[in-house]
Amino acid sequence: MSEENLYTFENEAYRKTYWHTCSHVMAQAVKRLYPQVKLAIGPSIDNGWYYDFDCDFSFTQEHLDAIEAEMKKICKERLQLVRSEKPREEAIAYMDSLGEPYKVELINDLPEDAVISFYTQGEFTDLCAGPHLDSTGRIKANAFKLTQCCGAYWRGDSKRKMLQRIYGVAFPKKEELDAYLLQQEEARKRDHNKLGRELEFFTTVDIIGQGLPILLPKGARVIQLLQRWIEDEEQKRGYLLTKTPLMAKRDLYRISGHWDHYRDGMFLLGNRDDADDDSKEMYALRPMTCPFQYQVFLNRARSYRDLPMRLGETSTLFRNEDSGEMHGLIRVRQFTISEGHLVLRPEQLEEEFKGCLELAKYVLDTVGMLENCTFRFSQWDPANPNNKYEGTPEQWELAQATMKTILDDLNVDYTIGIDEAAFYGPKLDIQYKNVYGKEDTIVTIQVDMLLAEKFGMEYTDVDGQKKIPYIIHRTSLGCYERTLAYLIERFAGALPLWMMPTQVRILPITDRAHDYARELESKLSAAGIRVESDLRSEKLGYKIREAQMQKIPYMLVIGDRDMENGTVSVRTRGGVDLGAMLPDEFLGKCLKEIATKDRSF
RNA sequence: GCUACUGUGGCUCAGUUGGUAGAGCAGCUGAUUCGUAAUCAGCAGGUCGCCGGUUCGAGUCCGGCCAGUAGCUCCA
Repeated sequence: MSEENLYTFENEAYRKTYWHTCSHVMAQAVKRLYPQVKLAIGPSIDNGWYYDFDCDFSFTQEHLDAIEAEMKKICKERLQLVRSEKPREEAIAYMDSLGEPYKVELINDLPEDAVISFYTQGEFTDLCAGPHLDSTGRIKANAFKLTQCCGAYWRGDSKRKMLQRIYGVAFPKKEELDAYLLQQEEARKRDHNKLGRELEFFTTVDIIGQGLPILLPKGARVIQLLQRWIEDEEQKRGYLLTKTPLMAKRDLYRISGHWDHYRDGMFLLGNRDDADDDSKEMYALRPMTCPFQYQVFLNRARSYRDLPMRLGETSTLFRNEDSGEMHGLIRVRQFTISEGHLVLRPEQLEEEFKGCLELAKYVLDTVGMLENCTFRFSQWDPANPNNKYEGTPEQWELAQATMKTILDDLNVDYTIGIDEAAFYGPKLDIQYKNVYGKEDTIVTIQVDMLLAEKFGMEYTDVDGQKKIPYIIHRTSLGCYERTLAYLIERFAGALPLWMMPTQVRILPITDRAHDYARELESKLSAAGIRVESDLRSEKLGYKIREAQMQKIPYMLVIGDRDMENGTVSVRTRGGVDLGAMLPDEFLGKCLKEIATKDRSF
């Protein structure tokens, strides 16, 4: 970072400092307007800042407008920010005298040797480690905006009080703020939840229920294409396809641990009150495939010669997510994943893990999503208060150490996620961000040294000894619904040719061209192209516009001229006129593009 | 699950202080036979998310439920 860039937004530290000072200005404005409001915390975040308040009313747009106006005043007052320190007792007494119970709690929770610092600007003082800008005058008064307010739990604990959080964002120049807001607006247009419905990939209806999307013909076709491709690709890589039941008796989940660790997340079939009464039969829809697929391994005695056993399944799962969690196709209650379990000898772990990672990367790269993926090494938290994890600390240390070695050997650039592991083992999660920057897992590869033993899985090794295998749980494309959602956002609905439900639309200009259109349609269709004709008596401009809105990759315009010459006039959804081509020439171009899974659009 | 907001024909929206619904686009039927962003005319389509309450009368007020959106929490 050069000297002249130190105090610009290119410098993350400066940017965060700027936003953090904004949060103090906002808190000051709130206290001026509504003195009874209690302050919680107000950090900078990736794109702006927030501050949490405890108040007996709800913030409305009018409140936000008033707060913004007051903030502008504070900026213009050019108040100096002055740092000070106080001993613990004094600091507590001070915040107590200001009537700030949340600040008192924060101070009490600071480590014994912590320096307790405050920042004062005008009449306003806040507990804060800093750093800050030197003056509120540094904040450009017309280049910030309070973007939204919503509820947020005190200290992120759902058992504690819900406070009100106000989010804001600021830039050094008004033009930059406007550009940012415009960019957010553009992102909203790509939102799969809107675009996916407009383009008729999916819909939802009240009467079916929350988190249970209906895949319309177009969405179902895309998923079918992806699924066939994945199943074929896995077969090439030595996977054995299975098809196991969608439900099982509770006893199965007892062995796997799901009954204890995940019962609230399962749909039980039967009276929930009888869930712990073994004299009553109880089934549950499956929230995962693991124990079902293990039965394939358990079908007969196994030897080291059977390993690695790579089992794959296009598996539909049911998870009873909390009602507030559902989101379009990204968080749903029923979904289908490219599930798989690899049963291994311990010495095969690294090689097979590598194979899983290569497959996942290949698949994500092919659909055009890899460049936006990040990798997370999801580890357990020995201090998790909810007794979430199975197994001993020794087993966890071994699994995580082994996995770390593998990841480092494979040069995976990962972040560490504490308390993100599965209850039976650590994971490598491949994360993807939606248009709003919210992250979800798209692919996961998990190392499991626990469940095989629970299920009595064993193999006879070279030395004749019975041994317990390791298991890798993995997906190759993850959840098909979620992938479809991300593809819609990634390509703004204009999916690559090979996965487009309709690849070509023929647009005859006059009725005289209808026969020619039908002829072309059968020809292309016979070659495997998904083609349709628009035989309505509409103006060409209208038909083209409609096809472009539907993101149809190619439009074949045909009129008298083309019929005479035996050509088609090719247009792309991007508005490019490729001119007249012979039908075979066009077909060849299409087939080539499909074969290479060309995604240069 | 929590907080806030939202819910009128397929879509986007109107609907004054409560008096039993309107438009554009899409759709359908004709006409038009057209070369790149919207040809003309006509028709049809809604028990205003659902249930209950207040009222002589509710899309409009109140309550409950359902669904959606943002964020929080959760995501084996």
